[in-house]
Amino acid sequence: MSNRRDSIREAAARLFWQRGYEATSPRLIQKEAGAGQGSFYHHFGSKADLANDVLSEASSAMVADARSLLTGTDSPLAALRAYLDAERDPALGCRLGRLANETALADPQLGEPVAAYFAALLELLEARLAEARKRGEIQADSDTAALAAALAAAVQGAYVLARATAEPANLRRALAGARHLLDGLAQG
Amino acid sequence: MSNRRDSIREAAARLFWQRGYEATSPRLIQKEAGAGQGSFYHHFGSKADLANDVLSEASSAMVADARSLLTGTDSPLAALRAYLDAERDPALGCRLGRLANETALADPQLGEPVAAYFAALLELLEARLAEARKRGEIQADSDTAALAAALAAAVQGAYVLARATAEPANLRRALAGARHLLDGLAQG
DNA sequence: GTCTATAGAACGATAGAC
DNA sequence: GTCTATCGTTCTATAGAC
Repeated sequence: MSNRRDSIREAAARLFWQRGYEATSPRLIQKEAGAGQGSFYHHFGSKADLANDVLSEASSAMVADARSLLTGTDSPLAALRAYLDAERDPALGCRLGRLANETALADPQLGEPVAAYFAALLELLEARLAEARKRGEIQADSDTAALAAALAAAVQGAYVLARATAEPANLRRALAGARHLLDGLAQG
Repeated sequence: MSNRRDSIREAAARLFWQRGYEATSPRLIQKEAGAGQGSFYHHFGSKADLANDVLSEASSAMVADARSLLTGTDSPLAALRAYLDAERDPALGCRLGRLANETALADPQLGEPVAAYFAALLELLEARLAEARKRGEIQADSDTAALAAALAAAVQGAYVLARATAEPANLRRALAGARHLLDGLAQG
């Protein structure tokens, strides 16, 4: 990394992902970045300012990743399967979804980039589901908004289950189940 | 409530549910319970001890609730639908699942009751799914362990989605989608 | 059993030298 | 821009009177 500002951003991104927002102190970020208090507060007005910066970037990057996965295939159903099958690390969880239960999410500096990611994700999922319905790949009476929410929830819930059971394999197990359910929709 | 011990337990249960474990200080619990520092540490050795007490009770109660919902109907598939359709408050989230991303979950005093609930829930779900498969209510090639994980994840993910989007209606939307997916399995 | 007072460390943020 | 020192607050927990 080129300068202190970037090293602070990168340390913060890593720590917020590993430990969450509230459990990560400015001092820890400084230590990991090899920077002093002065650099931290010179470049960022507050911990929440830094989080807004880091989470906004994560939000954009994750929307781009999802778009790439979900528009990479001609068949909408194949794209949705690919989304469920994408590689995910149960030890880390979702960079944004893991913040869902933090009190600080009420602060728009954190809440806005998180909400923006999920809004964009739901839109992408629903667009592909609507296309699948139009092509007859899934049942004609499918509620695409509800199904999009269910697929997004499947991923987030899989992370929760893996952590809550202390059993990383439950991430893939839950997503395999979701994949199986999606396949059922195609046959109906 | 009859005594200080119970009032502390009840205040802690409510606050851990609303705010999580790490965001809830002993002082706040004491204030809400109308008790002093002395009472708190007389009855409970530490915050983690109190949490173990409260979470163990929540874990047992939630397993009992799930068992009641999932064994209340003769048809296994109807019971699984009833489980997805059960009333849930998006503002509060799951008493145990909301702790999934807290650092303190690594402490067995917190982790054990949480893991015990999800293990029991998965077992209950899988038993009903296996029964449904045997009766021919769902496809014969269904992976019941994966489907059980997917259903548990659907509920947890629905809570996450509702909070992350700041849109309570997404809880029901995601669960309606899950219900729709389950119905697809029955027709396949 | 219950209270108030306080310890000792960590929190987020600011001051001011260089 | 970067540093060290420190502020005022809050954290979990302990001490000791009643």
